[in-house]
This record gives sequence, structure tokens and C-alpha cells, in this order.
Amino acid sequence: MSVKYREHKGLNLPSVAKEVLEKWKLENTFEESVSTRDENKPFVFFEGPPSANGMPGIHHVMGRAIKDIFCRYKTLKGYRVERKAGWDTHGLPVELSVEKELGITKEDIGTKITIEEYNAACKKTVMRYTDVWNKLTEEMGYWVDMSDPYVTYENKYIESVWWLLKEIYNKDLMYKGYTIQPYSPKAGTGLSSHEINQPGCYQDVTDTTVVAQFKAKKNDVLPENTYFLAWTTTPWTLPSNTALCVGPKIEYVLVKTFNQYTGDAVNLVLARPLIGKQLSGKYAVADEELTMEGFSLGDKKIPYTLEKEFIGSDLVGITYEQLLPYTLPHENPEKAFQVISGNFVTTEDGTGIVHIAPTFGQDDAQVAKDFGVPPMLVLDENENPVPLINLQGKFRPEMDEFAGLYVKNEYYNDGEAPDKSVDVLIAIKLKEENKAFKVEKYVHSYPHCWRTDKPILYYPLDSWFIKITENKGRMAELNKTINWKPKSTGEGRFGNWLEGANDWNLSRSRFWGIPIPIWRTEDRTEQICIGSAEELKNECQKAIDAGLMDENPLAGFEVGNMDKANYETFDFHKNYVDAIILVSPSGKPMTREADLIDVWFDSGSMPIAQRHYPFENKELVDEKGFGQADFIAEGVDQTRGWFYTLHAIASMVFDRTAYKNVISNGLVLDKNGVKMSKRIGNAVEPFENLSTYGADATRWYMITNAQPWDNLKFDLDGITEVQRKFFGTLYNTYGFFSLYANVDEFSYSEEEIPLNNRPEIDRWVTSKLNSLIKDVGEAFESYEPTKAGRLIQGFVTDQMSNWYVRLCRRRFWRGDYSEDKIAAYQTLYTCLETVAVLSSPIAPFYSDQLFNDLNKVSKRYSEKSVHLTTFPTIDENAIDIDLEERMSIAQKVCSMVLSLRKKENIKVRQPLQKIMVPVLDQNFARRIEAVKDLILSEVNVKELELLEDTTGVLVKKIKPNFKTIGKKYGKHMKAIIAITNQWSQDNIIAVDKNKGWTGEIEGDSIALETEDFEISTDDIPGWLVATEGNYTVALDETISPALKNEGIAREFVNRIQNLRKESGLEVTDRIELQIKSDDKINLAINDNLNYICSETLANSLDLVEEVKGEKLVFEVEEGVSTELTLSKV
RNA sequence: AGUCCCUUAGCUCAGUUGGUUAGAGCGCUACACUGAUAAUGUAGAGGUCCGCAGUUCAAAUCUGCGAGGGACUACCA
Repeated sequence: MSVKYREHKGLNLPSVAKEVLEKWKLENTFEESVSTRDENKPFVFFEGPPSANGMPGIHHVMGRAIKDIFCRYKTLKGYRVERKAGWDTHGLPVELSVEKELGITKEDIGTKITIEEYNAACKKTVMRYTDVWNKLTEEMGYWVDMSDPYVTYENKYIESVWWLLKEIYNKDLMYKGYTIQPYSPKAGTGLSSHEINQPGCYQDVTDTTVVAQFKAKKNDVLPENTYFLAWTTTPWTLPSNTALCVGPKIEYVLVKTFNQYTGDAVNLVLARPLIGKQLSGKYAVADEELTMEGFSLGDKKIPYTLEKEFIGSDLVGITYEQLLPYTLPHENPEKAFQVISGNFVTTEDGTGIVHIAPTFGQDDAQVAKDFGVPPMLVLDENENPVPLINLQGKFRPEMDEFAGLYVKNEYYNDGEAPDKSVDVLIAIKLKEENKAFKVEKYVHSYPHCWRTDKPILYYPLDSWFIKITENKGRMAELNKTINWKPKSTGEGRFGNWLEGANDWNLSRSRFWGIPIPIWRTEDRTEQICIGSAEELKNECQKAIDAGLMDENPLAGFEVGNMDKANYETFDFHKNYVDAIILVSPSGKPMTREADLIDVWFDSGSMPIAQRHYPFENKELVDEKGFGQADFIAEGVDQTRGWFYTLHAIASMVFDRTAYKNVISNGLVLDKNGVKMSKRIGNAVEPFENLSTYGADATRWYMITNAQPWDNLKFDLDGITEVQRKFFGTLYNTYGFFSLYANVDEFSYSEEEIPLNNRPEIDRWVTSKLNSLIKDVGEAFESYEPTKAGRLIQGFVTDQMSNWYVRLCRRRFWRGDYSEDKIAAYQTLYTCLETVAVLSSPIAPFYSDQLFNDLNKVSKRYSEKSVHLTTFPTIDENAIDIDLEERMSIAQKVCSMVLSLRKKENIKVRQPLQKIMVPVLDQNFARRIEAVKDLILSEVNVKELELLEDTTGVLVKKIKPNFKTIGKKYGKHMKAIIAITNQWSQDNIIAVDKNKGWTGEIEGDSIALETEDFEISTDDIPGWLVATEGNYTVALDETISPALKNEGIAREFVNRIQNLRKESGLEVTDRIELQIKSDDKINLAINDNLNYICSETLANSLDLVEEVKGEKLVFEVEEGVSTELTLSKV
């Protein structure tokens, strides 16, 4: 007894997944799928490290399915695809969750709790959900090596990160500079944007605001004695003003009037739309009564006149006198105090001219930098550039009468604040000096420190930067070599981002992360960047020799020993390295720069850090290309995250891209298109989903429903549909195959029957199959998984199941085990097997079961899993486009005939005599002749007649071919349509005969050829006709007595088959039949006796007067009933 | 505010280099078929291809300006 194909009781995808998963574990399938591939043919994949301190969501299933698909596909193509898992372990979210758990704040770190304890807590927290992640990874069928992941907090990883940073440092691409950051002088700390966005931070406050008058220096555009008006809500920043900013397209006016505080005649510049706002109250347009000449200070009304107009760009470059000249910027003072322009300027409030203090505003700093205007920085006692306000929030000594005052009264201790704030004092001074146009109180919203409840300042804080700007061009150039999916993300979003990229601020004032490995002397004249444990150990030794340290923290570390244990003898985190004091070449002590490295640098370092390069795996990275991924995939939100940092680091350090192909996938939304969130409660729980529908259906749905880069509206009904339509059909097809293959004991042991000896339909489906292999391969190659999935699905449901199997059913269960039958088995087997392999990247579980169900019997493959096989090769000879075309004609014609039957209410079971198809050309005649038998049996008609139009009975239709005519005579298109529409049958026949038409239209001579027309048959008078596109079919609906009887016989067969099934007979059981005799049916039965018997496997059929036993009574046609009974032989 | 994506039937989506009757599946209605039955066929209903303007003989498709939805980044004198 040979092995049988496994027969399943029903399709349960979750349990298939479970079973297959067990098998994979038992057989180490994943490991084998890597190890059996050629070591010299690697496909490099980088896993973006998730943060394990949060639970995974359904969108992770999406992202990981995409990664998995291409890794599996490339494995099928013979590549060795190593996939190392990784964990992102540092960063603010971890710290915040720890602070919350411990009930502490950032300030308590180092006081209430040591940094060491704090970091230990972070380390513990961060890997909290690894088990859950591992479980998801396994259940969704994502193959990635979780046994040896890279972890960003491990010393080896950090050492590689330091090495990278030092490379950048050595290329002189790092500097310490400042950015304007929210700063709380009372707390003495910078605030992250995250902290500023906490509720309650923005509070309404009343501030003294000033519209200041900046006196223009002599220029060609403006008259003398002209002032620019600029409004500020922070007068304390006015001494730090170094520029004024106008909107380049905004209209400005020159106004002649008087200052309300001094009475001086002045010319003012402001934006036209804001005249009404600024020149309000006392101000009024001058007229006959209110003259410019008659004004004196104290008058109720102040006259003004409009003198001139400009647009912003006219004003750019004009210089002005410094408003409050206490000091000058230490750098490029000659470039200060000029008008510049920026697109952020609006005319919603103020004057349309913005006061720029680059030391106290983010926009200000940026626009000033763009125009080369220096910030108001002065040199302090140590020759270091500092702003006019110190870290306590007080004015520096340069500010004369203001020196030592807090810029905001809120910073004084209770009861110590002076009556007049700095803002008020400055306002008074400006009024007296004819420099204030207007002083007002103003209520607005201003951010406050959430710890001290005092207003914050935007303040320049020192940070370490990487000079991205210097490298921008090269980064953009390299970006062009990356294959982005979709293209627009790479060219648009990413490309633009690169173009506008600023220097990368590396510094983070946190605790849990990789420390910046730079040590500096106190006077900032000497510094060192550490690039390895070895270097640090040596530097420590020097410091010990110089007497700065007592013992070497890396004493236990053995240089060159890459053992894990050796790398655990020390710790690179802040709590350890901050204690290290190094010695400078001149013998001065150097302390570590306090900040940590931005966590994005951690993950961007992973291409080499995951392999501890260059300390280990040097050959792998340098020679085998493991430092550069062939493929990565993450969410589109990583464009400026991981995608960027990978690219930046790789281009700076190695002058190459970090990845060659990248898919940025969209979001997973709920079925209404709303972002999933736990708060709204519309998040889909991934585990529940996987256990309900199975990973295969979920993955297939996600991939085929929308392109990965479009957002996915996640709808459970969609998964059900996939389950039923795709997997259900595939399962049914296998079920059909196995049922009969087991009966016939087909095990693919016969010689492969040459394609030429197989019937048309076999060659057709084989051709389709090979086209499918080709198209699916191309889709995977170009990173289009959606296309691949849809192609496979289309083949399975439309071609293989609904056409091939439907038309071939009887070949499987009728007759002997002949060559035709074997051909059918071989053909269907090959289709199923190939589909299993093609779909395995997307549906890894079911495809593996299908593959094994087939292979266990045939033993065609020695591999135990579909994932260990290779992608099918295309048999180009099997692809026959003409054949595919022929079959598509057959499908079309069948559908038309069935539609005609439907219209006339003639059952398909009732045979008809004839259909006629007009042939338009010989090619068509040949094609339809080839598929004639298929059509006839499918639509149950006896003959097909090709109708050559010799008689002229066919009514023809002519349609111009717009595509070809358009190219030649586009202009006359409308006229040509008008003419052809009017053509009679004779005209059309003439065009056909003459192979074209020539004539004159609108004065031009026109020559049209055969290809410029489509002639089709419209109607055959006197027949039942269906027309679709170019095809026309006529059906002879006459039912002769013989046909009628045959119909009745078929009716019997149908009933008997149903009865067989109901009686629980095996498909191979033989039967005996008794039918109640009736004049109306006897002839029908006797005429078709052989047919009925052979169809129903009946040994005998008796017409009897009385049917005994359990009998079926049914109506053959209206008014004619009979009884039948069947018994197993 | 900038950048990018999306908008086609009730729903989910196709729609090639512009070509004149815009398609599929699901859902709905009706009728069939069935030795694959958690299938299948046929027919019907269902469209301002988001809007406006432009280019063109011809626009769902190309260009511009808008609208709505989404994402990212940044800021407000």
C-alpha cells in the first residue's frame, strides 16, 4: 500500500500554523534555511531594533511580514540571508517609565538615587517585554535569529559606537556649539520638547511689550530720519538684537508722523496690512484740519501720511543703528544690524518686521545664520563666547545699569523683586530716547517650567554637533543610488530632508544611554575622543601615572580578548565613565563631557556595531559587504529616524550607503481609517488576531489588500475574505486532487508526459503557470509584494480552480488510469506544488503544509520544507501567449453563451445543437477552432460553426482606432468620427475590402489603413445574439426531441449522483438502478442508457413498474414525475 | 507652517506610454450550477474618477490652484 495524500477534515489555518511551527522547531528549519545556502552568496538584511519596553501591536506584524517576505524570497533564490535580531535599549521613554515606576524626577537622580541604581533599573525595565516579542515573532512566522541579538547597552556595542564617533571626530566633523533650547534658569536645566508639551506648561501671562524704533542708516531706498518698527513681547531680548527680519513678499509702507512720547517728527516703516493696528488711537490720517505742520506734543490727535511703498525684498540689506549699544558681538560685528528676510514672517500681529535676537530664539538663530548675521555673544573671563544673560537668568556686566538684574521678575525670591521689571525699565529708557513707538501690556501664552512653575527662556545651550551640512551634497548623491519603495519617499520626503538638513545635535542631558566619549580640560583648550576600550584603558593608565587617578577602572579588561566575560569586567555607562579623569598632553586633568549621545546614533550604528566591528568580524564587513544592507524595511515614520541616521553615519564614515533597497511602509489604521491607539480602544490585539485567523491569512490580507507604503485600513472582514477566497479555494483544489489521486494511487512515479502530448487545457494552464512564475519573480525582485500576492491569488482562484479544475473534473474521475488522466494529475500537481513555493514567502505556514502534503507522496524533493527549496525556474518553452489568448477567447465565448442561455431560461443541463461565431480574420478562426471542444462541453452544445461573411448577412460595426489615428491625424479626429459614424454597411465592407480608406477632410487628404479601424460584427439577423467587444456569438435555441431526451438523461444523472452522495457511497462504488417506467421518459432513458450508466457507475439500469425500497421521487420536468432507487453492488 | 502620501461603485482596491462604453472582489437582489460544497456561474442595481482651471483632436491619467484625510518635522515676534 503506497503512501496516501493527506486528507484534511477542514481548513483551520491557526492549527496549521501551530503544527508547522512545531515541525520547524523539531527540524531546525530556520537554521537550515540559512546554513544550507552558499556562504559566498549573502543577502544582507538589517533588522531595525524595536524597543522592548513596550508591547508589540498589529502594525509590527505588518512591518515584520514585509521584512520576512523578502528574506524568505531571497532564500528561495539561493541567497544566504542571515537575520540578526536586535534591541534598542536606551532613550527617554525608558527613563520616563522608570521614573514613573520609582516615583522620582530627573532631579532626584544623583541625590535620592544614585545614577548606578537608576541605570540598573533602566536596564531591567527595558527588556521587560522581550518574551512577548519573542512569542509574537514566532507565532507570526517571522524568521529572525532571536538567540543572539545585538543589544545597544552592551559594552561591545557601545565600543563600536565610540569607534564610529571617533572616526567622525577625526574627520573633523564634530564641534561643540550651541542651539537655542528651552531652559529653566531656576532649575538650571534645559528642557526637552517633550517636557514643554506637558499639559499646564503654557500659561497666560501679562507682559510689557514694546514696538521699538530702529533707526536706518543712510541708504538709497529710504529718506533720512527713518525708523523700522518691530514689536516684541520680550523687551529683555532687545539688547541682544542683531537683525530685523521682513517677509520678502510682504508690502511695506513709509509713514510720516510724530513720536507720541517725544513729539519728534519721524518716518516709519511697517507692513501695510498693519497700519490700522499700529497707527490707531491717537493717530489719524492728516487732512485739512489736522495738518502735519500744526502738530505739537500734547495734542489729542497725531497726524500721519503715507509716503512710499516697498516690498520686503527691497529693504533687505539696509543697515540700522544698534538699538541699545552696550556691546558688540565678538564675531563679525560688521555684519550685525541689517535687514534680512524670512518666510516665517506674517502680518497677523506686530508690525510685519521681526526683531531678531539669535541668542534667544530658535527661528532667530536659524535665519541669522542663513544671512551670516552674528549672534550677540561676548567673550567671558575665560574667552568663551556667552550671551548677555547668564545661566541664572541675570544680565552680564556688559549691561551697565542693568547688570546683575534678573531678566524676569519671577526669578527673584519672594519679596525681593524690584517694582519695575527689566522689561519696564527698558521700555522707559527707549521712550526717553525716541526709540519706542508704543509700549503696551499684552496677554499671551508663554511656556513655563513644569518643576519650578517659572517662565522658561529660550537660551543657547552647549551641545556637540556633527557637521551634517558639510556632507549634505554627498549624502544626497548617495541617496540617488538607493532603491526606495515607494520612490517618492526617497526623492521627496527623504531627499528634501537631506537638502534642508541641519547639523546633528548629538547631546542629550540624560543618564541612560551611551556617553559622549570626549574628555576636556576645564579651559576647553585640550580634549580627547576615545574610540575603544583599549584606548580608554591606556589613557587611564597615563592618568594614574600623572597622579590624577588611583586605580584603573579597566584593570580587569584584557585587551584583544573578545570573550563576553572579558567585556563584562567594566561598564561604559555614565555612572562609570564620569568618574574617570584623564590627563591632557600638557598634563592638565580632563573630565568627560556630561552629555549622552542621541539614541538615534545608537541605532544608526547597528550595521557595524551589531558585529562589534572593527574589533571583530573585520573581514566580514570589509570584504564581504556585511556593513551594507541589501534590504531594510521599516515604517515611514523612520524616514527622519533610522533611515536617516543609518544613511548619515554610513556616508560620513564609509562614504557609502547603508542600504541598497528600502521599503518604507505605511501605517496600520483601523477599518475607519483612524490611527489605532490604546486610548481610543480601536487597537487590534495581535495575538488574538493570530490565534483567530492564523498568521497566513493575516499576512496575506495585509500584503494583498494595499501596497505596503499606503496606509492599511485594517478590517477583520477582509481577513475572513482572504481566508475563504484564497486559502479556501487552494484548500479545496488540493482536496479535490488528493481525493482522486488517492483513488488512482497517483504518486508522480510515471515519466513526465511531454507537454506536447498533453491536451490543450493542460498546456494552457502550464503556460499560465510559467507566466505566473515569471511575473511573481519579477514582482518580488522589484520589491512589490502586493503585486506578487495578487498575481498568485488570481491564478489560484480564476485560472487553476475556476477554469482548469472545473473543465477537467471528469478527467480525474472517469475512465482508466490512462495517459490523459496521468497528464491531468501531473499538471494539477505541478500547479499546486508551484503555488506552494511561490506563496511561501507570504504565507509560510500553509504553503509548507501544502508542499509537504504533496511531497510526502511524490518525494520529488529531498527537502523537508518548502522554505528549503528553490524558487521555480521558468520553462520559457511552456509559455505560449497565443494559447493563453485562445483560452481567453474560449472563456469569453462561454460566458456569452451562458449569458444567452440565462436570458432564454434554458438550463445548461439541456443540450443545444449549435452556436455560430462570425470570424473576422483567419487568425481568429484558427484560435477558436483550437478551443472548440472546450467551449462545447462547457456550454453543453453540440457544434460550433464558424461563420465566414460571404453572404453579407452579418451586420457590421466599424470603430476608428483612436490610438493610431490620433498620432497621424489628431486634429481631424472629431471629423473622422463623424464620418465613420455615418457609414453604411456598404461603406464598411468597402473599407474592409480596400484595406483602408482615403479621402479628404477639412481640406487635408487622409489615408487610413486597416490597422486604423476595428471592424466587428454587431448582429446576425434572425438569431439569438450576444456581443461583447469584438466578439459575437449566436445560439440556436431549437430543442429537438433527441436533444430533449438527452436533457432528461442528464437530469437523471444529476439526481442519481446526488442520491449516491446522500447515501454515503464512495466515489468508486458500483451501483444498480431501478427507475419507474413512464412513457414520457422511457425513450429518453433507453436512448442514453450507456451514458447514464457510465456517468453514474451503474452496472444495470432497469425500468420497472414498481420501485421497491427507499426511493427518490422527483420531477423530471413540469408534470412528469418518476421514482428511482439505487443499490450498491 | 513646511515636506510627503492618499482621495475611482455602499466597502477594499485595479486602472499600463493620455485613446472615447472606467474594471475586479466583497456586500445587496434574482436565477442557475454542483461527484471541489465554508465553493461556483449568470444577470441586475450601484460612478460628478474629491473640486476648479489649464494643456490636448482626446484627461481618471499630464500641469496649476484648492478641499478633505493621514504621517513626519518645526515654530510663533
